[in-house]
Amino acid sequence: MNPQAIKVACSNCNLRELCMPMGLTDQDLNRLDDLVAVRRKIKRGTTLFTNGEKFTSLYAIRTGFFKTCLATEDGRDQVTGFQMAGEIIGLDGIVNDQHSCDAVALEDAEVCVMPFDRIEEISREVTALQHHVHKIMSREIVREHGVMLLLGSMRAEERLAAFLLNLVQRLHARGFSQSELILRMTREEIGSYLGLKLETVSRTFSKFVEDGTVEVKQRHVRILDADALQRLVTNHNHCH
Amino acid sequence: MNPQAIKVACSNCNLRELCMPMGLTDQDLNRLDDLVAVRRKIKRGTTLFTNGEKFTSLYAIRTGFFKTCLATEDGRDQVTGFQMAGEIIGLDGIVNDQHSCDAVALEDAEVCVMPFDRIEEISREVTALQHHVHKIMSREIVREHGVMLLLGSMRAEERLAAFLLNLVQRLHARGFSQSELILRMTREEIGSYLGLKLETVSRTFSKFVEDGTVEVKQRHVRILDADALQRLVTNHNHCH
DNA sequence: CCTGCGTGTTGACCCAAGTCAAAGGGAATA
DNA sequence: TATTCCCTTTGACTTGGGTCAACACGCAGG
Repeated sequence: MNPQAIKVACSNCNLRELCMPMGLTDQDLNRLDDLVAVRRKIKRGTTLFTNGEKFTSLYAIRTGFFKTCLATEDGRDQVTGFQMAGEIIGLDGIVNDQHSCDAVALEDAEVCVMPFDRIEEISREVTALQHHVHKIMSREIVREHGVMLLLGSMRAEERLAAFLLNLVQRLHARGFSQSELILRMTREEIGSYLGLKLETVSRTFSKFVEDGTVEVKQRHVRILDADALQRLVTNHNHCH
Repeated sequence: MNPQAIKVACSNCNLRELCMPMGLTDQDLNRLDDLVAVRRKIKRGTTLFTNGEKFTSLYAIRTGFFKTCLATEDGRDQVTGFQMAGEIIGLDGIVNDQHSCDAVALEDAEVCVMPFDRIEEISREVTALQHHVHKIMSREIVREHGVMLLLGSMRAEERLAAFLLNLVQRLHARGFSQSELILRMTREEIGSYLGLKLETVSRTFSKFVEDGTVEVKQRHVRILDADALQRLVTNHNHCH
């Protein structure tokens, strides 16, 4: 829509260690700077790409927060993931040369546009990039395995606990607090991701507050007892 | 465990169009024959690889049927997929250099072992293979999106209908019947994949039989009204 | 300042699927 | 042929989360 012609090098990007391979020679780093064609700003509530749109590029998130979601004609709707700075989105588009889900910015965002043919081209020359791309895709597959486990076998409390721990862990890796976070998504979006209705998400938050496990004020969440959440996820204390 | 030293060429494998890129030059085809190191036979009930095992290779299924599943110490267990001839397994291992799930043969099987470093090496030279690998990984990501939709938003009947249609469609692509199939997995394994208990799977089968939608005798299933199943999946007839 | 709307919370009720239990059926083994 | 072990089916009962409805909160716009 509105690609900004800001050409900036990956080689001195502060997110490099999150979205680029490590331990490269200077020469390889220069090659990698050709990866990002442009940057693009995405306003909150608008889409980076939508289901059916032609696939051309992967996107590295520089700032902001996205959800990806699958919406079918018959009204089903599933949030398949939430993505934050340093993460790569668009992998779903490779197989059929068109995107199969929507990527919606949940806050104003900026992404690095990496044309996929250029990724493939440079991958052939820079082994580290080739392997990195494979790892990123494999990581996404493994992440989704985890979501399947969550959706297939966890109860509401366990799901929300796993969700909060995952979010806070990723935020912490980006230098934010281990215990405080601001949710960028609504209860309904959380519910869609976790296979729950928004009322259940709300009730479960309230239950955590009662138990003294978390503090919740609006979208601001403070985790008081991370161990308790972890126990919910792992202990599988199925009452018997 | 028991790698058989049978060296056979992909170039004249009858599954080539299922697991290899198409439209290659003869020269490229010869390169591809170096991909498969050996074949390996897997007895029913045994594993091709297990969680935690070092990752070395991807596997192309020549014959047989697999499930992949995630088992956590605390007793959770999730079947993440069922794989048949021509499909590739092992992608989960790339990211951390070790497998993160178990692959179990549900019937005697044979796989082509493709060392991943060799895949990466040849990918650098054969563009078609490079792109093919990317597509396979992307396809797996998209498939898992579909499973998330299923687990997150469908009711039991809808899940089982989607499952049966998916299975029969894949079998049909391999030259089998559009309407008849033999389930290689137990009701419990189906349930684990679909996020249901085995009793619910059984009851739902019985309901389909009552409705005249399918015939079920043991693990032999005949689909009498594929449209009815399709309607269940797409219509989302949420009673209101 | 009020108003309206999107978002979030809470309560009451209901139902789809889980749980527990018992019995039936096939296939492999002795 | 009998025995055993799974796997599967079915019934009776329970329950976690969905549904529907009312209300509260906070922010944006008039």
